[in-house]
Formats: sequence, C-alpha cells, structure tokens
Amino acid sequence: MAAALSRRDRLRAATVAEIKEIARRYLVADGPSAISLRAIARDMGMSAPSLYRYFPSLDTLITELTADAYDSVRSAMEVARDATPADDTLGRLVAVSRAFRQWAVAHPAEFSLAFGTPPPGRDMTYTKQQKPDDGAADPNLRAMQACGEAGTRFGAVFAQLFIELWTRRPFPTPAREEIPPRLRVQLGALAEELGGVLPMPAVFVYLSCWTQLYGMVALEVFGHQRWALTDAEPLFEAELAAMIRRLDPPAAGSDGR
Amino acid sequence: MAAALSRRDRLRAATVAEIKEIARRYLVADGPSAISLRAIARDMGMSAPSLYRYFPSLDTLITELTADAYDSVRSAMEVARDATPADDTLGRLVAVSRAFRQWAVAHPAEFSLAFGTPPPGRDMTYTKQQKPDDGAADPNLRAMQACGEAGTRFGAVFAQLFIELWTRRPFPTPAREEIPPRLRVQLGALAEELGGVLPMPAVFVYLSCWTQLYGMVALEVFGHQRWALTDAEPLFEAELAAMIRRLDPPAAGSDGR
DNA sequence: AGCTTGAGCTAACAGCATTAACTGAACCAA
DNA sequence: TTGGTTCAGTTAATGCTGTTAGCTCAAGCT
Repeated sequence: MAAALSRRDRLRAATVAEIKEIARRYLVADGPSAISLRAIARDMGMSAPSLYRYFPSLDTLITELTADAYDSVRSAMEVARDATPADDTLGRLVAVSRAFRQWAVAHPAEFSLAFGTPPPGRDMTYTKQQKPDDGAADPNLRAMQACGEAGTRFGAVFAQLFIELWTRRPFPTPAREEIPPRLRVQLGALAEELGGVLPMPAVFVYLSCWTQLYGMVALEVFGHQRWALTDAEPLFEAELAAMIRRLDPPAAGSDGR
Repeated sequence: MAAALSRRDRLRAATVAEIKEIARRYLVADGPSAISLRAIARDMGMSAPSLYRYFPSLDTLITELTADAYDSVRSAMEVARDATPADDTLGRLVAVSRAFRQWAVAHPAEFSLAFGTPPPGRDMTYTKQQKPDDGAADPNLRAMQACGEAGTRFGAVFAQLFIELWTRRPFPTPAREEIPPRLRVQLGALAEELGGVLPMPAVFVYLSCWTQLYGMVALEVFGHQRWALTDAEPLFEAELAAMIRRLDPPAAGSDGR
C-alpha cells in the first residue's frame, strides 16, 4: 500500500518536495526570514501564487520545515543509537547525545527553527488536548500539530533510552521527599505519560540531563558561548562524561562503556 | 559633566528613546519581525524615512534593543543581588538566578532577542580583537559592538559572584587531571580573562552552572518544556537547589543560606 | 463526450526597507 | 544682525514581500 498514489499525487508530492528543498536552501543560506515564496517560485520557474496550491501560507511552509527538522535530528540520533550495541544503554545515550550535538552544529538554521524561539502565534505546539474534530479543517493547524508530534517523536528517543537504562540498571535519584510537592505532581503526571515505567524521581533526573544537554548545544549553536570558548566540543564532552557519571556512579562499578 | 548636552542633543536623545520605546512595544506584542520603521513612524506622526536620521537601518535598531535587553536583565539581577546581604554569596547567587529567570519569563521577547537565535550576519557579537580603529566608521558595527559589551557586562554579574564565592569558601571542583587537555587550555585562557582569581577547574564548574541555568530558562521561555510541565518554576527551584548543593556540599556544613 | 478537478497564470492590493532630492528651521560664527 | 552650515523633516520612487481574485487550460474521471 506504499504505491497507492495516483499519477497526479506523485507529481504533487514531487513539487512539494522541491519547494521544501529550495526553501531549505534559503533557510540555511540566510536564515528563516530569507525564505520567500516569490524567490522560491522564481527558482522553480513558476509564479508565486501557484505555490498556494501546495501551502496555504508561508508560515505553514516554515512549520513543515520545522517538523522536518525534528525528523532529521531524530533519524540522525537513531542511526547513532543503532550503531551501538543494544545492551550498552549508556553507550547508546552517549552516541545519541553526540549525534544531537553534531546534527545541531551541522544544521544551525534547522536547529534554530526546531529548538530556538518559536514564531509568535505558534507557541502551543505541544498541546495535547484538542481531541474533538482532531484533523481540523485548517491546514495550518494541521501542520502545527504535525510539528508537535514530530517534536514528541524526537523526545521519545531520549525518553526511551532513560526507560531502558532504568529497567536494566536503575540510576541514582533524589529521594521522593526531597522533591517539593508541586513538582512531584507534575513529574508524576509526566511519568504516567511516559508509560509508567520510570518512577517520579527518575523523571526528574531525566529532565535534568536533557536540560543540561540542551543548554550546552543551544549556547554553542546560538553563538552565546564564544565569549568563553573557541571550540565547544571539549566542554560538551566533559559535561557528557559528567552526565554519564551521574547515571552510572563509579561506586558500584560496572562496564560503563 | 552629565548635563553637557546641547538643546538639540537633548531633543535628539528624547526622539531616540521614543523610537525605541515604540519599537519595544511592537516587539513584545508580536515578535521581532513585527518591528517596522513604517509602523513606528506612523505611531509617532512622522514619515518613515525620517527615522533614518536616528538609526542607519532597522537592523541597527534591533541590535540596540538587544543591547538594552542585556542591560535590563543585568540591572534586574543587580537589584536582586544587592537586596541580599553581601556576606551571603550563595544567597546572592540564588537571588540573581531567580531574577534572571523572572526577568526572562516576564520579558520573553527581549529574552529571545538577547539569548535566542541571533539574526544572521550578527554572529560575531563577542569578538574581542578589532583593537585597531576601534570605534569604526560604520554605526551598525558600533551597535553590534555595544551589544557585545552589554552581553559581557551581563555575564560579569554571574562571574563576579563565582569569584567571590571562590575566595570566601572554595567550592568543590574536578581535579586538574580529570579535565581533558584541549579543554584545559581554553578554560585556562578564560580564567585569565576573568582576572586570574578562579583556578581552571573552578571555571569549569562556573560554566557548567551557567549552562544548566540557561538551559532551564531557555527551554521554559521558548516553550520547549510544555510537553513535560505546566509550570516550570518548581523544576527551576529544584535545579537551583541542586546547583547550590554542588557549590556548598552538606559534607562540610556551613550556614549555606 | 462532457464535467469536474486541479495546476498554473496575470493583475492587483497592501505592506515593507531603503535611497534620493528637497525644504525649512535651528544653530553658530563673523 | 547677517550668512552659512548643520540637521530634522518632508515627498517621490524603487524594488522587495505575502496574499487574494479571477481566469485559462489540461488531466482525470464518469
């Protein structure tokens, strides 16, 4: 059922892909604001209004590029993960983290789209309700929803690794009582959403690690670290090592790699 | 020598201030791309080209707004710092960190300007060389330079606290040998730049804390945490507490607050 | 064969940054 | 006080931008 596309649908898909590819070119060359329908149309030998047959607005195009960015990192991370033995969960976490950073450094514009400031009006990407009439008539809303789902799939790669790690060899967590009540309920809800495998304090560690990772990479890609460092990679590696140490403290030594 | 301004210069400064204020209004209302010279001029009852008497381009205006944002957080942080006893350095660090987050949450648009994706072409904000002909003829370059300096002044608030903390009661750091050589030289250079007070491994801890702080706040303000949390404050407080514990481990107990 | 769908077009509107050329008032020096 | 310079402001124009309306024509389906 993969090739159940009519001739027209295939042509249409090809055009959509070409539009996105050219748009991505402008994006990486001169930033998101350089993406212009007129310029894309010019490059394709078309008129600008024709593009509205494929995207209801420029914003929607950019939203779809953002979703593609999430898929792109995710697949890069999955490749790195699958190149590491399945029984070495910590090794996989390291590989995935490195892949995340490397993708980000190699694709700063896409990274900014997916992990930087969202354009105003598209903040609620991660809304989970909206079950009624789900698909929605508005194709722009549909794109935003798809973007949110792509982001969720991205996050699931990290989450899955933490779940695996926990089931194989639980990592140290703070005691339940050390976590303030208001945080407890939120983390508890999140633990449910993640499948109920991780206990609430483990979710805290998971979020903490992700925050540190994001902070490192975002600071580097956004250029907010150049006042301190000329090459951010060694610091990243050091922080990554610290993170692993936190998840596998040398006390009860094991293979660890 | 504060009032050494001619009448014309005073009027000019007032106009510049009014332009910036209106621009800021558009910024917070609808994001950076909503700042338009024509709209500002319309609001002021002027023609758009007139604004070029005050700013050489829209980009320069935005750059100056970015510099103002740095000054704004910094002053908020300084207020919070000075409201805490000078001998309680850890308390000051907590106060400053909270002020940083609170300012960010209250001013998401300005935060994005200063700490989010930089507009393409203005990446090299933090360049330090360029001593020759320093001021430079290009007023746009001058603005970018001023923006970088404002960013440096912002960072100095945190740096100063870490320096003070270290001189009062040194915090735990990794051993020199645990830090890989390539990172060592960079941190060493940075330690010099910070005045040579902090030893190299302490600089590592400083950067690590700042990264965690930035990660927390950026994730929250950019909305990349809403899939996990409805209210980011408790998690921030928990991470902040963990940071403080790292700087003042309960082993050699002291006042701590 | 005839109708419907869809892909493309042109023309047009409204908004944008920016430049050029010009006017008039404020300032400053003789 | 006069004369020249500086500077704030103007209008007109260029060339971008997203987007809508209305049209044409070929492909696809009945």
